[in-house]
Amino acid sequence: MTERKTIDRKALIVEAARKSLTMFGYKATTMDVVSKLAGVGKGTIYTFFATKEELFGEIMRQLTQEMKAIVVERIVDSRSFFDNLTDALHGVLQFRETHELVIKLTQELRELGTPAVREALTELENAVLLFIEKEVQKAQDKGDIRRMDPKLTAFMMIRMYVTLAIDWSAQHQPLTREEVEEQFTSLFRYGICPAGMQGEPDTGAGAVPSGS
Amino acid sequence: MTERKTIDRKALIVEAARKSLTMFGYKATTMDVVSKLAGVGKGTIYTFFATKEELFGEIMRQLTQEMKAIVVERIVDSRSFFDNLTDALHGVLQFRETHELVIKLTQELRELGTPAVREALTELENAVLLFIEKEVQKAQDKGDIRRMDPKLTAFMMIRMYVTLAIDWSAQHQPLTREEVEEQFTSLFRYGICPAGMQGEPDTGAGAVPSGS
DNA sequence: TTCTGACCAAAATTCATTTTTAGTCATTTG
DNA sequence: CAAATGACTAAAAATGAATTTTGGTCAGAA
Repeated sequence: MTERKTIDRKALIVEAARKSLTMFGYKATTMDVVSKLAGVGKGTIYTFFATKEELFGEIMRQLTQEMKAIVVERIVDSRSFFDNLTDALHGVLQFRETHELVIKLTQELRELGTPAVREALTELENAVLLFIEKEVQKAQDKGDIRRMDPKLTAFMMIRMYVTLAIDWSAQHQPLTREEVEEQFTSLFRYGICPAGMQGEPDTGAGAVPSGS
Repeated sequence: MTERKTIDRKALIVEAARKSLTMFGYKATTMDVVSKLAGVGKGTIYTFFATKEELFGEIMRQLTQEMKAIVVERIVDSRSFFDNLTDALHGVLQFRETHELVIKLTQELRELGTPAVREALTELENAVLLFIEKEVQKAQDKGDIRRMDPKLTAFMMIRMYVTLAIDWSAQHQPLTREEVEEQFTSLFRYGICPAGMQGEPDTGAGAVPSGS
C-alpha cells in the first residue's frame, strides 16, 4: 500500500464537509468549497463518495451514531428512567458541534426548504423517536412512569426539548444548558403542581426507591 | 337613516373575506375574489378598509377577540387553575371555524412564508402568550402551581398544545379533542410519573402499579 | 349619495438567457 | 502505475426583461 505521505484523504474530506455544513449549511456547501477546505482536488472526493448526497449521508450517519453513543453510554438499566433521562439530555446538550450542525440544518430547512435537508432531519428525528419510544416502553414496564402511548410520549419529549433548546431562543435570551435540563426534567417529572404536593423536588437528600 | 334594503355591506365583506381566507389562505384571497363572494363591487370594500392588510387585520382582531371571549368566560377565579385550564382548552378546541382559519394560515406561513401572515400569527401568539402568562402568575400567587418563570411556562403551554393539536397530525392519526385535552392537562398536572405517586388521578380505585 | 367595475400602477409570475455547480476523465504526479 | 488532480461538460439554479395578475382609484351609473 502507498504509505508514505498518505494522509487519510477521506477523513480530511468528511471533516471539511462537516465544517462547511456547520458554518454555511447544505446549499452553500459546494463540492468546490469542500475540496478547497480539504486541500484536495475535487476529483478526489468522487473516489470516496459517488454523489454530494452520499457525502452528506455519511456525515448524517456519523452524527446519528455519535449522538446514539453519547446517549447509550449514559443509560444504565438499574437506574430510574428519570435519572437516565437527565443524564442523557445532559450529554446531548454538552455535545456542542453535533448540536450546532443540527441547528444550522434546521434553520436552513425553515428558510430555504432544501429537500435533502428535510429528508435527513426527518430520518434523524425518526431514529431518535424510535429510541426514546423503546426507552419509554421499558420504563412503563418497570413502572417508572405511568401508562401512556409511548410514540406520543416520545414525540412530546422531542418537541419539548426543541422548544426549550431552540424555539425559545428565537425571541428570548437563550436558556443555559442547566436551565434546559431543569425545565425539561421537572416538567416531565412533576408537571407544574406545587412542590411538596407529590414526588420530591431535587432539594433534600430523600432518595427515590429505585435501584442502586 | 338609510334603513331600507341596506344590508350591512361591511359585515358581508368581512364574512366573505373570512371564508375565503379559511378556504384558500391569504395569498389566494384577492380583493376581486372577496368582492365576488360578498356580492359587492370591489370599490365598496375600499369604503370600509383602506388596504387589504387592514381588512385582514380586522379579521385577525375579530378572531383574537372571539378566542379571548371564549376563554375569559370559562375562567372563574374561585376555581383551581387546572379546572380553568381544562375548560378553557376545551372551549378553544370546540371553536372549530376560528381554529381552522388559524391552521390554514399556519400552513401557508410554513409553505409560502407570506410576511403578512407571519406578522399576524406572531401578534396573535403574543396576545395568547400574554394572557396565559398573567393567568400563570395569578395561579402562582394563589399557590395552585409551583414557582417558575411565567413567560417560559406560557410559552411551553402553547407549544405543547400546538404539538398535540397540529404537529402530531402531520404524520399520525389526529388526536380527538378529548385526547388532546387529556394529554395536555395530565402532563401539566402530573408529569409522567405513575398514577398514585402524587396528586389524584381520575381513576377512583387507586391501584398501585407494578410494585417492585 | 352610495355603489360599481373599467382602469392604472405596482407587484408577481413566466421564461429565455446567463451563471453556477455536480460530476467526469484525460493528464499529471509521487 | 495507481492515486490525485483540475479543466471540462451537462444540468441545475440565478437573473432579469416581458407579460400577467392584483391592489387600489375614480368617473359615472343607480
